[in-house]
Amino acid sequence: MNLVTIAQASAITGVSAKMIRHYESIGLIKAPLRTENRYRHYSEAELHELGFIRRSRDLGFSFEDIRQLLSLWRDKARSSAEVKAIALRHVQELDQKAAALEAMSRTLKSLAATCHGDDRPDCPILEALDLPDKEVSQSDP
Amino acid sequence: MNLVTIAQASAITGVSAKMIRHYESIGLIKAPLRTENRYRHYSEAELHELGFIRRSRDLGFSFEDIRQLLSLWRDKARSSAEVKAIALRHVQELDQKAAALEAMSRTLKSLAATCHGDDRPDCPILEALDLPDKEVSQSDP
DNA sequence: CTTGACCTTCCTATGATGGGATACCCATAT
DNA sequence: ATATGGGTATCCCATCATAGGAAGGTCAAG
Repeated sequence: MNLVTIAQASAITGVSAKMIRHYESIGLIKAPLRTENRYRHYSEAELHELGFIRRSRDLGFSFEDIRQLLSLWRDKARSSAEVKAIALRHVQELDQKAAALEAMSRTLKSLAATCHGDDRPDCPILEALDLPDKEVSQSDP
Repeated sequence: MNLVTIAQASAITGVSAKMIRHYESIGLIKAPLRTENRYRHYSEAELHELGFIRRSRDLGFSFEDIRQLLSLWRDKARSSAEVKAIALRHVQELDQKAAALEAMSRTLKSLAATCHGDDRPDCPILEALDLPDKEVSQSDP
């Protein structure tokens, strides 16, 4: 049983020590054993769990999602349908957010395209922000 | 000179009263005149400014960006190049964020595609979160 | 005169993360 | 023995944009 300190756990899993303590405080992981100094130390299984969390975060899952994924992960008898449902719902959210950002980007790009970008003051970008009525075209090229 | 209350200003500009007060507190807009009751009241020009801010926020600009845009907007002698630079930097940020979300979405979609999604427990999604080595494919279709 | 609908200020929360202060524990170098 | 330096503990505060609520003042209509 390899026991490691929080700094080592951080280096191994890529989760900052700050965040490891935070996960514990919000009950995402359970409190690890302590040495006599009250220093936290982590077992292989706990490191594995932290890695799972980091990879979930890398995929943009929220803590609430991760809480559910972790419980499904621990449950050997889970149905893959439950996991897939969480993943697909998240995919939908990701796609929506990406689409929203792209719409903003497209609008700004088309405004910037008609802006001289020189010393003269006239600027379609400011005009679009100025005038409510002159609806910003969502440019469908 | 039409003077309106904060609730009317909110209805007209689409900025919540909460946020209007907040913009004032962080110095994004200057403090409006008050009636004898200490009620804020807004002029046409101030409503216009609030509308400008809302449209900027709709395009995803941060308060810091908006602060700069507002000052350029007020400055009749600004160069359009300055405005364009802010807009294009923002476009770059938007595109980066969108790309990151799309990468997550693509990964999850490809994992979900190979997940049965039935009563059986085996699930490639959980396996990918489980295994650090089995690098999650970024699927280049 | 009360009711209800405004307005005011101040405090708190969100979600995920970072930063810092203060104090304790421990090993190594002097 | 002790000073130095580095890891750890807890606690508080900050971010960004927004929302909720409490507690109290103001006003018009019933």
